[in-house]
Amino acid sequence: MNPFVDEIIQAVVQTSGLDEMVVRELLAVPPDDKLGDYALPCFTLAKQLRKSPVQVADDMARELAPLVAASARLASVSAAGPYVNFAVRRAVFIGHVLDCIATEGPTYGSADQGRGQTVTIDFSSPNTAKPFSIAHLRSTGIGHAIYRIHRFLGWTCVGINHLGDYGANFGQVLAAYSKWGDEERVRANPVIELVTLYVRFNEEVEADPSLKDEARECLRRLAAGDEEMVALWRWFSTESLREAERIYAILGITFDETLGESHFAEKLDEVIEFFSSRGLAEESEGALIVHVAEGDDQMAPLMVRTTNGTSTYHSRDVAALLYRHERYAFDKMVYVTDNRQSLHFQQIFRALRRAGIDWVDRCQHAPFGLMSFKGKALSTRKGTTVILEEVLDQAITLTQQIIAEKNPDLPHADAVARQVGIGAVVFADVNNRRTRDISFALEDVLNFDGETGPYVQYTHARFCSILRKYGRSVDLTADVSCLGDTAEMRLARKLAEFPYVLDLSARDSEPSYVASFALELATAANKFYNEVPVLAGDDALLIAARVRLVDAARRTLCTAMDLLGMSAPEEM
RNA sequence: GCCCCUGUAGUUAAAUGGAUAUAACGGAGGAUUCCUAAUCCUCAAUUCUGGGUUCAAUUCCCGGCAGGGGCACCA
Repeated sequence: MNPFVDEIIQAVVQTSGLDEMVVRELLAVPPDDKLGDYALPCFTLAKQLRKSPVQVADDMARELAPLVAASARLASVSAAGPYVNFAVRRAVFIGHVLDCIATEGPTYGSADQGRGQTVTIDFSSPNTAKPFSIAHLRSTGIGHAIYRIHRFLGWTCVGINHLGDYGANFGQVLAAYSKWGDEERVRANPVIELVTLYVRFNEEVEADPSLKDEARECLRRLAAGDEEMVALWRWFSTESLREAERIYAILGITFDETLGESHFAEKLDEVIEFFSSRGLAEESEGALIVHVAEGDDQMAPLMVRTTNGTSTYHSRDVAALLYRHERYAFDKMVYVTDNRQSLHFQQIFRALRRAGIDWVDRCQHAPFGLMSFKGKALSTRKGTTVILEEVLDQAITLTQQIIAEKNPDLPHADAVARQVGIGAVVFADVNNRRTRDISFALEDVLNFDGETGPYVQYTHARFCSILRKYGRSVDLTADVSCLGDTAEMRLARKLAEFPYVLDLSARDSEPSYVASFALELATAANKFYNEVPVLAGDDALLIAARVRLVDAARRTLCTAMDLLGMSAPEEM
């Protein structure tokens, strides 16, 4: 795939007689680019040859020297302690990278990992009757990025919004509304009023545990098709979804399927039949369960049906999974939910495996850490929450102020402020590795210096600015053999990493790899910007060559941001 | 009690088992007759602990400690 790596491997194989795969495995990148572009550690080889690694490296460098000297791609080989370091011919390397980008255009980096395959991604999935908080951004932002990255790699993607519109806490909202609700007020301000009722319910239930029974009763009536409850349910669901869709519109997110848990509550009988017919369901303490413990572990069983005869989170998710497989015949299914649900998914996957479903191995839980605020967990129930839309508004307002100060003549300032403000919030989220718990700090999200979304966007805008000043169209065939400065090489090397980063990011369902890459690329680009005056001087050939590099970097930054769900303004 | 995740500069984070552990924020100082200073440059500071595997461990394994989460009628 990388002809420079291939050539080094061939040369090493020829001189050492080592296996090609072994060499490929061993080949690494030196920690400092002054040492070279690729490195071969000689420790394993030293053991085989019963010589010191330093000696082996020295010998090998000498033996490789003639091959390297005759090479069109390699510039030098040298031993440095126990390592053999290779340097490539910079101009040739840069030319190769730029040619790839010129040939592939906007699809640069995409390869064909997902060709002919379908992935279903369950993400966002907010709970009805709760405001869209900053914590919901985790599943929404990560899931959306996973979706876009897969689609870019050729997968057919099905984005599923599995609404939490059913279950016990919904019963609580119904009960609270029945007791204290005011139709006028809910109509005027649905989600705020409903969450207020929900919080009140949870306060009062401390003193009066019988409220729990009322909530259960409301849920039972809903399940039984009671007209009043169904009407309320429909009303609350509609209002909540409308709220969520406002957020999705701001973030530019769409789903291919939006179905609530309620939809799958109706399939309880099918799920019972599914497990019963395979002899896996059994009565226990009045409920219907499936044992999933394996070996010595004591994993709790999966509950299919409660004592009251209602469906459970488990049974609804099993129904949803069976339905999705039947409908989409997915090759991969990714659940983007927080890691509190790890056990839940383990139980489901085990139960299905016990039921003889082999495709369950294609399902994965991509968990993410919890978000806390000022050291405390965000809890809708306790009324401690940070509304996402308010954070987005603040970020946009701040951006407007910064633009007014730094670039008052900017055209379309308001539109850019939106792109940058939203980009800052989205990037701050998606830049964290999934599994880490996050302490949400507004001041950090609203700081646009350093490793942030606006930093990446700013870099892109500066490069666009160079191209505007250049005033001509970029000559994608321009000769770049005059390039080779350290700053130019660093930038090109970063660009060359992009396909590899994307491949790994999709495999691990880890968008933060792309975010880190975008930051590294932006850093390399900014150093280049500061060190190399692209348009200065009157060497037209040199300028045309550097413009190609600028254009390639700009495009790749743009693609990376797009995959993360951010806009890439051309001016800011 | 059992299970899952996480312990790295003051803070937030990086490091396919490889060379001197890398950045950013915050702090201090500096760079703009030159393509956008939301940038760049300089300075200080870090692997929780005890073992093990290995030529080599932040990384893998075992024990401990610390934090977060979960463990059938919440989702």
